[in-house]
Amino acid sequence: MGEMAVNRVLERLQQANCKMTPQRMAVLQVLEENQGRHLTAEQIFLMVKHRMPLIGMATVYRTLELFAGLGVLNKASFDEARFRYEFGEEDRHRHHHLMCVECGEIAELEEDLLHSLERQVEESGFQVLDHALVIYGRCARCRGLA
Amino acid sequence: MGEMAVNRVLERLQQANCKMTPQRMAVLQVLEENQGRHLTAEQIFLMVKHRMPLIGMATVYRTLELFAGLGVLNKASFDEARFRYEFGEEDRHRHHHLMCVECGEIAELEEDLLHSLERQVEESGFQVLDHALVIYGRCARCRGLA
DNA sequence: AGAGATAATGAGAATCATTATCGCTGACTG
DNA sequence: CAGTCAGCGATAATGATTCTCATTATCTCT
Ligand SMILES: [Mn+2]
Ligand SMILES: [Mn+2]
Ligand SMILES: [Zn+2]
Ligand SMILES: [Zn+2]
Repeated sequence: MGEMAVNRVLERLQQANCKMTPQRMAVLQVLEENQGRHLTAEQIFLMVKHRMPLIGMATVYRTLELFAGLGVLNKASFDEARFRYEFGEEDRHRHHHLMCVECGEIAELEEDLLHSLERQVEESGFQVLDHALVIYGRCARCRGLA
Repeated sequence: MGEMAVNRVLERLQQANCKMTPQRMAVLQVLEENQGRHLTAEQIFLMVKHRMPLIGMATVYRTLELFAGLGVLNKASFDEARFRYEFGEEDRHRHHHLMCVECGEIAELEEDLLHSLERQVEESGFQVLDHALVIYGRCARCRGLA
């Protein structure tokens, strides 16, 4: 379970001439056990700290930066004053998010529905590399719809 | 020129039981003279400071927060560590942005091409209130295309 | 005009997230 | 067994934003 995720990270670390360390492994495990969530650095730090009490915040930030650079972690902004991180497959940066303005919950929209839009944009001479779409609103639960 | 923008702000200020002050007017003028741009608080502060040297940063932040609350100023995040502000018509929150990762320039996409996407989302029970779409890439100029 | 009530301001401190610095340790190299 | 050096933790520093508080401007009612 999670083998492949860990292996992918190990592979990328080697390619980048970086080592796997106990700290990095602890962060990796937390990320992997929380796939699908969109965590803040602080949330990640607290979870890692739980299993490795001596780890420092700076190491967590460094590791997040490293993993993001390796392309296995997505660092994203949701119009808050801080970043959130989501672990996952390489190509997951092309999905969208629904954020509930009431409870803060972030859900995902699996399909990438922007292909035609991006094609239009490229016709104007702008080379599209990535995109970020967040839809704000109220989730079904907060609306009392079941 | 810019009459209507100023008038709209005056109107909203009254509705909210707030006064127009020289400081707020200075910020407003700077915003209005820079319509179409996506400025940081610091950029705005420097421009305002130029015409009102005694103004403080805190007042600028307070005013930006106030204007955003009045719905005449859009406070947006572009995956940087700070916010940018754009002044404009009330409904301009439904447009999209193209950000060049090389020069940082932000261009706009006038059409809102997300209606069908949002309709789909609403079918899932999520009530859409707003959205933010930023497309990252390289602008024509940075690509050397004329 | 004067007095009091209240809103707004400017300076600077405080806060929050993030990044840089630095001395140390521990794993590999030769 | 040194020697090197990436990675570490503690802590200081930074940058953006917000808060606090004493002072000032504005408004209202005499
Ligand atoms: Mn996601
Ligand atoms: Mn815009
Ligand atoms: Zn909700
Ligand atoms: Zn460019």
